[in-house]
Amino acid sequence: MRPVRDKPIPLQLQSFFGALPEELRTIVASAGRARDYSDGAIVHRRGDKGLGLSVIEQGAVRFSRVDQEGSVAALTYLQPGDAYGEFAVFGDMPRAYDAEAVGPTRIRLIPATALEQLMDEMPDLRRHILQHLTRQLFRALTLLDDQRQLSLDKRIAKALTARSNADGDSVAITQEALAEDMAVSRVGLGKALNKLIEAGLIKTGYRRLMICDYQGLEAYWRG
Amino acid sequence: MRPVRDKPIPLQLQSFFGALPEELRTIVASAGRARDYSDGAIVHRRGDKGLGLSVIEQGAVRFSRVDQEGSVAALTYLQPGDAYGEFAVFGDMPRAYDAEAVGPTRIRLIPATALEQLMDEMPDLRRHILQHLTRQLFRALTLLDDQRQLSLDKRIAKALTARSNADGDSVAITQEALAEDMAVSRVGLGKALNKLIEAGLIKTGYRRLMICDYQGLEAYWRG
DNA sequence: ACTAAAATACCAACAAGTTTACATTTAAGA
DNA sequence: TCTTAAATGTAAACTTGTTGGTATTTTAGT
Repeated sequence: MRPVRDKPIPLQLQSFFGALPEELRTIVASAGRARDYSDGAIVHRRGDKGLGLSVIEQGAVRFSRVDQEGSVAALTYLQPGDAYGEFAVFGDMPRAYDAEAVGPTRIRLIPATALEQLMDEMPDLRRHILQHLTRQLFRALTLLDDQRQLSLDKRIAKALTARSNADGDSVAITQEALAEDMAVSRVGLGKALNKLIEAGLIKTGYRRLMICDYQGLEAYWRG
Repeated sequence: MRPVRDKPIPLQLQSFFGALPEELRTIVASAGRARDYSDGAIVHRRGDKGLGLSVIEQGAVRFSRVDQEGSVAALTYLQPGDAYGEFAVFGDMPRAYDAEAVGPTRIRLIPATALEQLMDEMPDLRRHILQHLTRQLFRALTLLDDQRQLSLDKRIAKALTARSNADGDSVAITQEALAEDMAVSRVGLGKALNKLIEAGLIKTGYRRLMICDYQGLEAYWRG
């Protein structure tokens, strides 16, 4: 049941839950209670008060929002292992999207109060969460700044350095997917890639991009 | 000593410290120790390990970064009451900018360990910090998404609704400052403002923008 | 080896913002 | 009231990225 990603939902972030070390994750999960939803059941609606952190154990959850005209504006799917609800739990904010079960779905809900208590008892958990949130914030602010200051070709150079390592010489991704990730058109991406090719920094392949000069790529977007 | 803002530093954020309720702020501050710097003294350098949260009590601190060619790339000033260093403390990240004292300056440093301990003892403090970070993250992600999806005139409409309230009918800001805030050119801002004017939503004045139709403005960027 | 679907390449017309440049308006202060 | 610096308005040329369309390449599956 791989998600048909009609249109990416904004506000993508890596869940702190997934970033927890194994043992902490188990402890946190065991503080919650699982609940089953049948196919198409409403998990929550936009505007609902968030009750806790939700971890998907089986099935999938479809997130969406409806715009003025009544059509679905944005959606994404989350799958087993994914978690959501950090804004609701830590920020005390209402749900930002409608959520609906896709297929028979089991979701474990860790109530905000239970999470609070765990954090009282486990300084390590607190540290992890705080560190993760902070780094996400840093990342988001950096992305925002790049979006404002850097031309597309530089942003792509940066994204490519982030997706590869100094010796790993190729990134396995389609141009289509990369373009969507960076919220630009495929054509625009192509043009930018050409600049990088002309500069001798990369080469394009089928479903992959070869990095010829990692150092050069880094220098390219810094310059 | 009002800052000469040569060029805004990226990564602007509201400090969680300033957002704390008065009594918590006093407690946190008293956990630190003040240190004086003479004019021009180096407070820290980019790459240094962050030691804690810094609160400026007197004077000012100039933040900057040096680019390849050796010229100063970006800078901003922080003043008494401002605090910085949350990324260093919570994210365990190195300093991102060079910092230099401007005039005789007193900075109170709350060590990371002391902050940790306070958070152990005061659930309220923890909650505040967590909530603030989470909301900043939400805000940053929203801004990023807007930057990617919304045209300039819509972003401006949104910014104006954020800067005014439903009845408050005017925003006191120069177009120059607003343009810098939104990282666009003044000309570009002017064009976008004209669209809003033609739509009958706002009017321009000297050093201010008059909101004629708050609801309409909101509908404008949502549509 | 052949075919079809997926992915890539490329072109032209267009839209959105930037830069540079200059004219005009506004308000603060002598 | 007059002067002047700051702020605003606007125009033309340019850059960057988008949209829509078409052609070519690549690979998986028969």
